[in-house]
Amino acid sequence: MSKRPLPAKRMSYRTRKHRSPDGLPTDICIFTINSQSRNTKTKSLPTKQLAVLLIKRKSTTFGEQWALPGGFSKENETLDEGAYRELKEETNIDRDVHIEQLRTYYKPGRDPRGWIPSVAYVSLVHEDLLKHVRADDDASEARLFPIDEALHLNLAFDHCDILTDALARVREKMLQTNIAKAFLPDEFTLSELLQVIETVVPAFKVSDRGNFERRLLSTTRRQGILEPVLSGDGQPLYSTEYSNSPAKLYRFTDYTPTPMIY
Amino acid sequence: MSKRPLPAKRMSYRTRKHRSPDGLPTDICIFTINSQSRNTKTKSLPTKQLAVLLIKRKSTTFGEQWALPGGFSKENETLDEGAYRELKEETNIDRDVHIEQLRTYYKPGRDPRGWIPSVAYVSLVHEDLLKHVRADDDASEARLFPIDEALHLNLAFDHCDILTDALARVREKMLQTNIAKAFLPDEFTLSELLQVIETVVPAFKVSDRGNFERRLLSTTRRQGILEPVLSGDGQPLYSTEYSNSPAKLYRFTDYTPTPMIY
DNA sequence: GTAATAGTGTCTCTGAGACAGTATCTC
DNA sequence: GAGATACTGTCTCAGAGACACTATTAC
Repeated sequence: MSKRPLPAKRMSYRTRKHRSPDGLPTDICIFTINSQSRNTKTKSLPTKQLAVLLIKRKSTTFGEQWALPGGFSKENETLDEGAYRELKEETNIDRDVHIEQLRTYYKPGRDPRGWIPSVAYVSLVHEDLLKHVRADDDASEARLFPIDEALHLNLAFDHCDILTDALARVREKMLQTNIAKAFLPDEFTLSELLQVIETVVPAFKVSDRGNFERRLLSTTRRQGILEPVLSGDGQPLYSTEYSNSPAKLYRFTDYTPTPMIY
Repeated sequence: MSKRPLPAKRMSYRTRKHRSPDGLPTDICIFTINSQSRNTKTKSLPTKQLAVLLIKRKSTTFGEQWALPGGFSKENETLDEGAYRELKEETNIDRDVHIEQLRTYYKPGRDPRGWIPSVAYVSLVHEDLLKHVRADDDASEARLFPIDEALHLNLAFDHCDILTDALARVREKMLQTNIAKAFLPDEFTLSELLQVIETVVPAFKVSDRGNFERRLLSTTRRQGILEPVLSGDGQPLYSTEYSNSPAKLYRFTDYTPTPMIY
């Protein structure tokens, strides 16, 4: 502990002669799932890939390196509003998407321009809303990278750390909450759901699709996470989008159990 | 979206004429568990209470109101270091305790002194390390409040929101991770563990103590969360601190399963 | 014996997972 | 019939929870 008494931490702001941060940007990890339809003889599920949106920096600092999208927050907006504004500016999305604060990053020197912490956000966006961002356009400003590729890029600032943490957060919440809905249409089949989970969390392996189904639907503990989509006369609705055999459609309810270790 | 082109968000810091934050304090929700031994005829478990440390502000802003401890972070330290420094200054604790970032709060006007976001932290501290903070000393600067009482105080700033979020975080992690260890000695009995969980999460109710025990020890899914404490010759150690009937001592291992809803 | 905690025994019903089988529909 | 997905049947063993019971030890 310091020898001299510290400048009292409850001293009024106006009398402080402290230096204060040079800005408080929000940086956003925008995740999406990229579907690629396979060329099969009959209808089939597309292959999916978890991807993240990066932009190419054009400034002198970290010029030409890829970085997370983001920008400085403003005094007259909340941090969430700032992040959402940046998300919109970067993607042109103009409706509600999943966005949550991850945490704030600062260590001395993380930004060569000065004392600039970063409030990191995580956003999950359905691929339909990012159609205009081409995954393979190398000349563009913004691009979707498969997550493994992104992690091996030499990202600007400490964005590699942020991305790593963000991915861990998404994987955790994918198994513990119903955020899978961010990557799914309102109504989906169990195979689609399973595929999304497996795409985001490769470690999640289900040996038997049928058992997954039973577990989700016939376990009292999980009762009510999903509900079948019914037509007007109470009959379940089916989809034949990805298979010739009609598959029941489900949707998420508002109910999410809290899973626990004890 | 604004009509005029925004000042390019990747414009170099030195050329920006933006206003920047007036400081970036860390505020810490320091939780502990307060034990009070009951006056019973034989040895018994103490009653426990979840409590949070608050300090009485003495500045002009929010003078005399209770608030979360905290203080301005500095340019040459990480946010975690700043929070830990404040924790130490406030409590005189000088060893590792559980501390984690919650999230950062800002909305216009949250601090009358200016543009001052707050990086909130959550810390869990064993009561033995807070012995010098008396829970019932009304004249003191710092005081422990039972959590329900604290939530009904008119706290300074948006500290009530922060505390609410912090409590939710602690409750969630209490069930999903082994943070209970922060409130327990290294070696503890199953009754102590159960009591800590029930104290932090009142909704967690176990009808039958014996079933709790079996679940924790004889379920393959939970195998390895706890391990019995063994003496030199491989015999389990027992405690008679809270009961005449010796109770087996356990400790947490490093293993924590990821609970999931699917 | 009493008080307070620590545990065991046993029973029932749910459920997880393995494996095999059938169904649907298009080409 | 091939191909891809969508289920259903059945068996086994683990496990959650209810309830009742015994054990330990200081007083």
